[in-house]
Amino acid sequence: MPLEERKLEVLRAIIEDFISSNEPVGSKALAERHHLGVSPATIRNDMAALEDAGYLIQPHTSAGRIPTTKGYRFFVDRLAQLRPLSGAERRAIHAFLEGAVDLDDVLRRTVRLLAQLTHQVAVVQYPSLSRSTVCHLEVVRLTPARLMLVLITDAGRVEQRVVEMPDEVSEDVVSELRATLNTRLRDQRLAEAPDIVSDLPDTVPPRLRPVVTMLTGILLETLIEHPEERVVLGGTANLTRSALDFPNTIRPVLEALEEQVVLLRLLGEVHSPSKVQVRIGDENTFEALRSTSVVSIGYGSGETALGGLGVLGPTRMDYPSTITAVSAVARYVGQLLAGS
Amino acid sequence: MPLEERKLEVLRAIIEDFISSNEPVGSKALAERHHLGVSPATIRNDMAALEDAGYLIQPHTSAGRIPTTKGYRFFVDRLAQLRPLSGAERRAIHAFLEGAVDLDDVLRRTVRLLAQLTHQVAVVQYPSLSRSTVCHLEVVRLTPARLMLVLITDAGRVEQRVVEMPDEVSEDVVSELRATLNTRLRDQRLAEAPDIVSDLPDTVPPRLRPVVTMLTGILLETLIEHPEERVVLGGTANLTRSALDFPNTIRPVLEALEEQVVLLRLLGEVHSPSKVQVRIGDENTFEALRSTSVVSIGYGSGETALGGLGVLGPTRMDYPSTITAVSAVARYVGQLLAGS
DNA sequence: ACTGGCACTCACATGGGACGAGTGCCAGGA
DNA sequence: TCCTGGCACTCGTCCCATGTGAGTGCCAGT
Repeated sequence: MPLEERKLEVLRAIIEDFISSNEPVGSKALAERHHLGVSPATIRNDMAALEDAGYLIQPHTSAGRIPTTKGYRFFVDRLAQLRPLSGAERRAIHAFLEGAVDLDDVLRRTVRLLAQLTHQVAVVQYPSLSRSTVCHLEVVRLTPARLMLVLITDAGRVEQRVVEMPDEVSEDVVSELRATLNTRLRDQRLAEAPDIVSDLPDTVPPRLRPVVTMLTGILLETLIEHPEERVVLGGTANLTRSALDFPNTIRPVLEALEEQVVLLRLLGEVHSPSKVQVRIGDENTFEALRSTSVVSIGYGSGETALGGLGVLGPTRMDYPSTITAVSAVARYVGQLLAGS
Repeated sequence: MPLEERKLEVLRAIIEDFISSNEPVGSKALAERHHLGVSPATIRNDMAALEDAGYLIQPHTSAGRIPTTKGYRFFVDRLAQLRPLSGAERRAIHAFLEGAVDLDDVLRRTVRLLAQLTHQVAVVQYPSLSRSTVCHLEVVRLTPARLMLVLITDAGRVEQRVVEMPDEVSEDVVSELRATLNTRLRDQRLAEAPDIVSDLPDTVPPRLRPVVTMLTGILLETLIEHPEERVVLGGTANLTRSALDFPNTIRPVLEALEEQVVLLRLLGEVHSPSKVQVRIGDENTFEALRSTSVVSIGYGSGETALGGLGVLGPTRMDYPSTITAVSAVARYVGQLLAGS
């Protein structure tokens, strides 16, 4: 049975009220605060219908209603009207990200910004290595038998690996290595590089072969096959703001947030930079996060996302504002990284 | 008036009991759990004396006593006997730090390890730039007019800065730069480098001068005069473990912990790697941390610390174990960084 | 100097009662 | 057919009185 107009209006009103008050909302209060043009009794009937349809529940008999996951989902998908970004917010975004000096700095500022705009916990993933292209590969001779491989990607990410060599390596060899590696790998996407990299030892002069084999081994193993994905977390203090929402649940949430794996999975399924993804309450994969909602999006220029970012908060978060903020920040970060 | 032997014994017993139970301890319970050889009444007299002397307070008339800051201080300074590290802990430290691949990894593991060993919030500072020596300086030509300066320190810290040049720079110039910078700066401590660096432009061939001036400017400004100190934070979930200790106080503590500045100041006063520093309750500088204790120490090889690390927890933490764990981890990290 | 005894204090748990927000249902009216 | 006012009912929450017990301070006695 389709829900007619007014019922939807009632649902929206309930969700909005509940989000701002965090208390079960009753028919009388609803009739007073929103001019729906009908009496509380009528609203009660609608509420009963909405409850039957699974959009609302009553915590206990003599209380008002609160939205269910299904209710929030419907709200987000069909009822919520995106709130445009205020001028102040726009300015805040610019001001915050303006002065960043390097990638680390950009991401640290981003996470802070997100936390501040949304009053939630914020998560930002480093630009994924595998989806980046090689900008430069540097070979540094720390000592005669110890080389450092420095990989710089187009997104500004810098990874280094120390490689202990069995024999000493001369400075000439290092220069040659540097040249060879760069010619072959520059502008290649790392995801497509494994073939090129594993062929490398066979295509270089024999005297370079042992060294190249070592280096490509490290390259393949730690940067291509098992690239280290990283995330930045911030605004955990905001969890306590909603302490009332998950009384004894802060603990597991904080614990989950300390697990890189969890955070990565949270953002890892994000692919398109164009569409915000909202996972509400028990739609989340992780047990500990069943009492929270996650709003995430990819960032990056073009079609494929370099990484994901998002926020996590109580299911009763202000979805319209949050969605607006998250996507605005993602867009801006995308531009920033493309431009630098 | 000096406190005689038994009173001290009573104080120690009270603190130990309170630490493990988090409840005001009374004379009867104390007499039962510790075989002090005297009756509750006697203990009551001692407790009254200890209260007069400022080591204990009564939360309310009909409750037991709890230690004051002064009480904890006395306990830490005079009564606590350091608990030796258990075999399991020793193994845990080794196992945890064994597989680290780079500095980031070492520090991330360290913070996790500390949090796990002590059940507190852990903080680890990156090896201070100014106290490190230069291991290598790399100049990378990202595009003809954009160079990247990569600084590698002996502690394994790698910092990069992108420098936009007004004119194009040839690959030859870059090689020359690299050689010059390394000859002059390798094995110099950054703290002592400002003179060398600022003199550099005058000591190179004129054609290099503009480029060198740009680079040394960046070097001086962002790496020597205002080096970016960094910290890693972990185990914040442990704050909730002691939720009972600071009921409404988690919020400000979490907020304080999100401030890099606060964390740095927390560890910044640490200089010697040999001596653990304990700041109890209101001995802390920061308002928000008045309800917590901080146990910190420097790490690094030799006399001067490369950085600090420590944990933060409720004032009623288990000081002996915590102190042992913190100093053991610091020692091990120091070795690890020196050896690599 | 220590001990047992005793009166006293006071936080906290328990239970009953009043209160009120909110509901479902029903009969009457547009 | 849909909406409305009225009404009885439910049930969580607040408030208060009371009882209980842990803990204390003091004192007289050994």
